[in-house]
Amino acid sequence: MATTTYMPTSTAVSSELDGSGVGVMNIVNASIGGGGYHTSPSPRGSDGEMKYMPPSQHHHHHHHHQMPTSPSPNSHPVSLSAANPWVSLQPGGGAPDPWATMGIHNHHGHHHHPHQAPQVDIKPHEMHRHQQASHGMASSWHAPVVSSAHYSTGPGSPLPHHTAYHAAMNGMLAHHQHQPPQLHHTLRDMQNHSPSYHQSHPDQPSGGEEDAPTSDDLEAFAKQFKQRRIKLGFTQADVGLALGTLYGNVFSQTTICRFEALQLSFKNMCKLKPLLQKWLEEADSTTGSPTSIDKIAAQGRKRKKRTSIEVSVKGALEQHFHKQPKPSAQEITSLADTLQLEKEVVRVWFCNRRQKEKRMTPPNTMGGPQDGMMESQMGQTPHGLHGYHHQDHLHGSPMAPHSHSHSPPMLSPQTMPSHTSLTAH
DNA sequence: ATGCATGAGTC
DNA sequence: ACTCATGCATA
Repeated sequence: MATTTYMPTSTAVSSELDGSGVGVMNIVNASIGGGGYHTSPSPRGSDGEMKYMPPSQHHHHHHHHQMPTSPSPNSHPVSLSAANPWVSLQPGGGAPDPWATMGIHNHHGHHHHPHQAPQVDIKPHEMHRHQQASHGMASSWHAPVVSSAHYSTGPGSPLPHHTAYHAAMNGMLAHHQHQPPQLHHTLRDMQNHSPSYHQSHPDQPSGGEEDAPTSDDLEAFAKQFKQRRIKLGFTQADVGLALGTLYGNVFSQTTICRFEALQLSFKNMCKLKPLLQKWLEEADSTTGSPTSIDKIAAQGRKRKKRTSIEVSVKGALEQHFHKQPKPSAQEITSLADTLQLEKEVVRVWFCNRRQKEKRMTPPNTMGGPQDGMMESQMGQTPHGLHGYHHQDHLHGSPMAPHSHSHSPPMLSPQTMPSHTSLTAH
């Protein structure tokens, strides 16, 4: 059964800084919150009603010091405490939860603690056009909260001692982050449209290919990165935090993990590579220093709890996916009904499934467990990469531009024009 | 390491 | 409503 619950998470927040020693300025630069990035509040706010009240405010806590100076490999118990305030706030009182009201509920008790990382993100272009389609769907939980959390850089800078300072200073705290040369504004373009981002210059800067890495480059880098990271005694989470201190962009363990495993889109890999590369340089140049970790927790917003879909159901979804990767709203509805899942859950499942197909290391499209469908079409190398390099279609493949060794072209399952289908809206 | 989820930006 | 980047919560 699917289990659904919510959890509040907060977006707004107070990011308390450390102040510990370093007078780190906020890295959160202007591009985001610093300046004034305020997104228009509520898209559909015309109704003029608040969706929910933020229960919690901010507490600040300050923290830490840095860890003792000893590089302890793999030691950062940064874990969090376990208390989950959210789960308990169930409706019943008056909050109509679409989710809670479902017949299915969560069966397990869990306790985690919430802390939500500020999602700060680098935005290359400052276009602020927000036109968010107002889909007044079941989004009661996402309240119209503006997420402009600043996160404070960890005081206990990952780079111990003063290294952090200068690193930060020189690096970029001074102003907001810089982006790698080529991957500027056109990040998106390259993936979706013309692959014209090949390197146009005959001569590449010696040293590092920061412009147009090939999938092979990325693969090699990812591998090397992981190896060195481990040698140095850092965890994926450490790296994510360190990036925040260095560049102002914090990343989660998840992202670092996916980078190493090449489970991101080609474009995304390109974007992250320079950052990780820089961190790597910093890290190993820095003689022995453990990173201290600290996290800032934000609280407040509510987040729907992860719905677990039964394996048999997943199998069914997979089958449908093969038939139709982009089901119409109607199909989603009936499918949801059949599988006894919420429509939203099904919709999201398809979105996520499509994303998977686009990763550098695509999933092995498997047939459903229950159905014996065999598709022996994918001639893909198990390890992923090198499976499909070029596919210069209109949009679509995230894969690498060109790499020396080409492998058999493979067809991407979903190369259909945006929406030719009958999306009944 | 991954599954499900959120949100900004687009179409 | 979709795509993409990203992450909390989990297994």
